[in-house]
Amino acid sequence: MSITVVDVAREAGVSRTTVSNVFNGKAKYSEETRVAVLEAARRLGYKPNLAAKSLITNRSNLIGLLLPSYVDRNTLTTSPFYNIILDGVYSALQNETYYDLIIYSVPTRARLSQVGDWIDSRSVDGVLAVGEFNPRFLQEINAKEIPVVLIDNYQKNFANFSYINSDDENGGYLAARRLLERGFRSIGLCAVSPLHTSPLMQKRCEGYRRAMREAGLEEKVFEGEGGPPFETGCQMAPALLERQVDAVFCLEDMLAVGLLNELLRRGVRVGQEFGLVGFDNLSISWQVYPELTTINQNIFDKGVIATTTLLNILKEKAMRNTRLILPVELIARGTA
Amino acid sequence: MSITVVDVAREAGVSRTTVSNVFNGKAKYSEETRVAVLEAARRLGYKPNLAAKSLITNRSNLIGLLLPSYVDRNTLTTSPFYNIILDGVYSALQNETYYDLIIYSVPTRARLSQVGDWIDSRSVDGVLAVGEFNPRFLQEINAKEIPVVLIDNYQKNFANFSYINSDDENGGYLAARRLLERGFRSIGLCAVSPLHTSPLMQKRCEGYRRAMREAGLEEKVFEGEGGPPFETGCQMAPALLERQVDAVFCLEDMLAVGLLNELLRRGVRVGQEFGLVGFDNLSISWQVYPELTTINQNIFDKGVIATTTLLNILKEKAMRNTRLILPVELIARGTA
DNA sequence: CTGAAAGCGCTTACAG
DNA sequence: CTGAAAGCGCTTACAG
Repeated sequence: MSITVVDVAREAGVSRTTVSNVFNGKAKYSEETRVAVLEAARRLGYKPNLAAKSLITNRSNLIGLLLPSYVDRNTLTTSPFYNIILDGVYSALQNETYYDLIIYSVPTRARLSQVGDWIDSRSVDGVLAVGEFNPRFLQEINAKEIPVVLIDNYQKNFANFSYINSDDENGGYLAARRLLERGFRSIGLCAVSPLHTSPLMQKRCEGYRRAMREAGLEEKVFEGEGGPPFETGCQMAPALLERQVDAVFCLEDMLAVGLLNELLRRGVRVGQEFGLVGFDNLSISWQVYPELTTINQNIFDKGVIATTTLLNILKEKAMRNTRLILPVELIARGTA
Repeated sequence: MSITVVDVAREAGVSRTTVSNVFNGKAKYSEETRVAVLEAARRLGYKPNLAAKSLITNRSNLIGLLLPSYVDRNTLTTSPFYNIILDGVYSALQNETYYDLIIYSVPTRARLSQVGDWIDSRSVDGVLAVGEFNPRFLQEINAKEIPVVLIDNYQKNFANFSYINSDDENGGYLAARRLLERGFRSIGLCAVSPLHTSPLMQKRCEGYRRAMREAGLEEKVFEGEGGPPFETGCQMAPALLERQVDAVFCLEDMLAVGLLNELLRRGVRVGQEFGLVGFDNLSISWQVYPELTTINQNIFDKGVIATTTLLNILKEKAMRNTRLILPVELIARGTA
């Protein structure tokens, strides 16, 4: 029914081996052979069957993307972060031949145990993962011997993993410095609880602490009820005002936007009498008014770099187990 | 090297046919056979090779997702809309066995011509697509004879396609009605140019027109420079104020948020002296302050419904070529 | 540079 | 309910 390598071989007057070689750029063949094969393939409308190819090569040209296991649903809706990563991933993939595609799975806790089987069943060539995961799970994935690139993961080192992070500590430092330079002295830090389970958030927190220590000022860490960051930010406003805090570094933009919303509602002149700095430079940070001062990390680039790193490892043009830390910068806007 | 159906058959003391039957719930076999096979498979750590299965069945258990061709990059970053759809798609897919996965491709104009080959090469079982596409392209996809579910597409009918839309016309009507009820009389409509190429935006526009006609008021349609909707919204503010418009229905939330930002910057008291209604009920619509009155469409549900529709067609539990129109509703908040 | 042969891991009639 | 056989479309040594 469908056109196979045999049909193309017959049409081009060569063997199927030659057709295969031409399509895979293997071995050597004359230029005329190459043209004849490609022409025959075009005439017949031949499209290589990737399942057959995969069966024999044991490679799928499929990259798996894993989003964090602590999110049970609506991963993409909750925060724009993952979407930007995803855009970066696709952007990098566009440069590849159309053979290279991505499979992407949102492993809820329940599905996490199936990821290993999924990798095996689909012969996934490599994995991209964002965030923190259960160490036992990572151990299991590492044992598959396929390359893995982890974004924003601060956990223990695994031989088959490569790591890409932002300079979160420095980001926290820059945020606090900005508030200090603007003359604020009672500077709080806002985080979504629990802070201690997120190494990434702790890094940002450490940067804040370093700046406060240098300035000889008291650290004031506020953890809001775990939940969607926007809502948490809204809820934290009263406690901050009560405690006479006059500036806040929020560990993520959505938290800052929630806080901003509630402060405005209460008539606080944010930017003048109250300083606010976020983290991430999400588009919402410059779409609200007043616009949010924040720490920029290039999320899109993170997705691009993670993907090209993985692709290069798969092509054996790069080593596994590297670590890359991307710079961050302060974006000064209206709120501080 | 890897564990195959033969190994399981040997371990369980049955034929490979039986193993295959058990794994696919085919034919009949005794309960003890079933248990023996499953036990043997578990002991050996057997995982079916999907490529081999695909080769013989000519099905991949892969669903393709197509995002609109008019976006050349950053599809997901530009608007949260697609992310929410994606979340809905995954949510629906979670209920399936782990065999069912999704491949998803962002076809830029250049890559659009390769989608057909991609479907063939990967033996994609069915396709989900969002938005408008080139008719020739749709014709080509329709010819593949695989089921396709289209979200937000108002084009010509194809036999293998099913359609899911929101009641956009009614949404436009409800938006304009709200502004009329709030006492506004000089009510404009804001769209990103070009409006005439988007049947969906035209529907929303028609609803607005109907309401204005009923009220005996003049229609004022403003098309802002094509570009990111937020920026377009910002740019449109001066022209609106100059033309004495005192209320606006924006065809999409991001456009309304941009306009809101610029109006606040200019000191306009939005919600009192100026009415504003958006469309989509994106999360940003309630995260800005004042919060945006808007038309809710259940984007998440759209993704869920599209996916279950496709899955049901694939399982032959539903017909192709149906049309579903989902209701919309007004969400009254601070801006109107 | 080319061709004949084997085999990847699975499912599907078919005969028992 | 079970087993032996054929075959899906491809790649990979191997011999020429």
